[in-house]
Amino acid sequence: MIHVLIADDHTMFVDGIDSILGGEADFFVVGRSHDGPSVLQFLKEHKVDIVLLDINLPEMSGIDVCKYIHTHHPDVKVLAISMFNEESIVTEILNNGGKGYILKNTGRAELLKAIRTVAEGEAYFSIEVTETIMKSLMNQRKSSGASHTFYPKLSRREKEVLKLIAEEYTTQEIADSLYISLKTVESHRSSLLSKLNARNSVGLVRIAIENNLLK
Amino acid sequence: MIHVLIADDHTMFVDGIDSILGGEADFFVVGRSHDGPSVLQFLKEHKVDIVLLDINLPEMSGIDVCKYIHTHHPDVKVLAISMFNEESIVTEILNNGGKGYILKNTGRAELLKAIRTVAEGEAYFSIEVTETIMKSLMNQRKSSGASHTFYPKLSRREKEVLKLIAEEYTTQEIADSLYISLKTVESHRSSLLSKLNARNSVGLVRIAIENNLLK
DNA sequence: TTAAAATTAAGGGTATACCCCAATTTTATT
DNA sequence: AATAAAATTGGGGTATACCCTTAATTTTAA
Repeated sequence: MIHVLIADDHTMFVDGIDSILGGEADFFVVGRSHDGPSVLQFLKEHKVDIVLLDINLPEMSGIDVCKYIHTHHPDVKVLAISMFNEESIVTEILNNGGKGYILKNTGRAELLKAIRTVAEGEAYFSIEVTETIMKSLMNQRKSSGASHTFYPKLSRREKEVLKLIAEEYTTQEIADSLYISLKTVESHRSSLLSKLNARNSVGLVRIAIENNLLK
Repeated sequence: MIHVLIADDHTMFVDGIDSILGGEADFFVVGRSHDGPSVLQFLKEHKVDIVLLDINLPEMSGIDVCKYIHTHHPDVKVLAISMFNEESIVTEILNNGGKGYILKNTGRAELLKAIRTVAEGEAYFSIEVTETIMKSLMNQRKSSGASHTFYPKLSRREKEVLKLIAEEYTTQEIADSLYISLKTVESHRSSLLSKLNARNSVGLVRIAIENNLLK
């Protein structure tokens, strides 16, 4: 028996979900909340397996609610429900412990599947959401990586120096921290500039970040 | 009737898929390829709806095959099959027109579902793959954005200067391109350093990239 | 084992990034 | 309209990043 809490400020929507879940033998809707604080209050007093959380709640953003649940009730799973298929929101939810994300136009069958999947501890994302995420991922790569610009391999020392440059250290500080001469560091930087085809340290770091050369 | 081409150099694996699909009424395995070039050749001569494409093909990488199919046979869907659940590979496939990505340990039921989903024109990613993608997305955000470090707003001029700094221009070049004095540019950089809490231009650009301040 | 690449470091010089300070103009707020 | 705050514009000085050259020693690969 999966204990479900529905959190949404639109009563009609809550009723809809309630009636859908009511027809299923393995679900039990233990409560309904219409704002953030009452969700937190409810969780303190009742056993809940999964929260169907609307992201656009009044009083307190769904993301904050999600964060609170994740830290104070780590066993409670959050399935986020939203009208917006936006990558930034999905990312926020994921960053704050959300286990799934579906849209409000999701049909009965998919809703049930999503809840069951998340209740079992797996992640669930509706097809539209997955596509959005994938697209944003693609664009990120396209704009940055530019489909693999190949750079000569960096040596161990060069990578070390590059990392420290990226962390805003001066040449002297890098020299001190690596126990080598200032001139040696400059020598490494010089070869980095030529290998990565950069004009200055800024370019070095930009290329390093875009091509994941750091770490 | 979905016309399927299986492309994998491991005969046992092809046989396995073949036998799974053979039991389904709506599938018809029209061909089997064991390397990249023969896939391309086959597509020229036969009608194929979906290619089950192993990423680790000999002769020609699965990614190149995928790219070729996408440009020369845009109607043919590619469902990538791989042993590796790696974000970089998934991204490559997506960037080259792949419609889905599943792992080789996928069971019969999921395989069928994946093929049917992709054949209908939708994307399909197995749960493990989806999780990998999401995790990498989360880590990207965590390492960079650090869940919203708030910086004071940058003025129009500051943004312009910041962009040009990030593009590796020298102060003099920036001054020339904005028709202002070198000293003015340095003044803007100085306020950028203080607003973004950076020690030098490298920090400026790192923060700018991580917080999407450019563009 | 021999050549190639990496690491170390020097001298000597130029360009420029960064520092502190200040005037004028624009923008926002009462 | 008045006044404060923020933005834009600069000057002078110092530190440092970057350039070119040379070269010894160590590590790595063929």
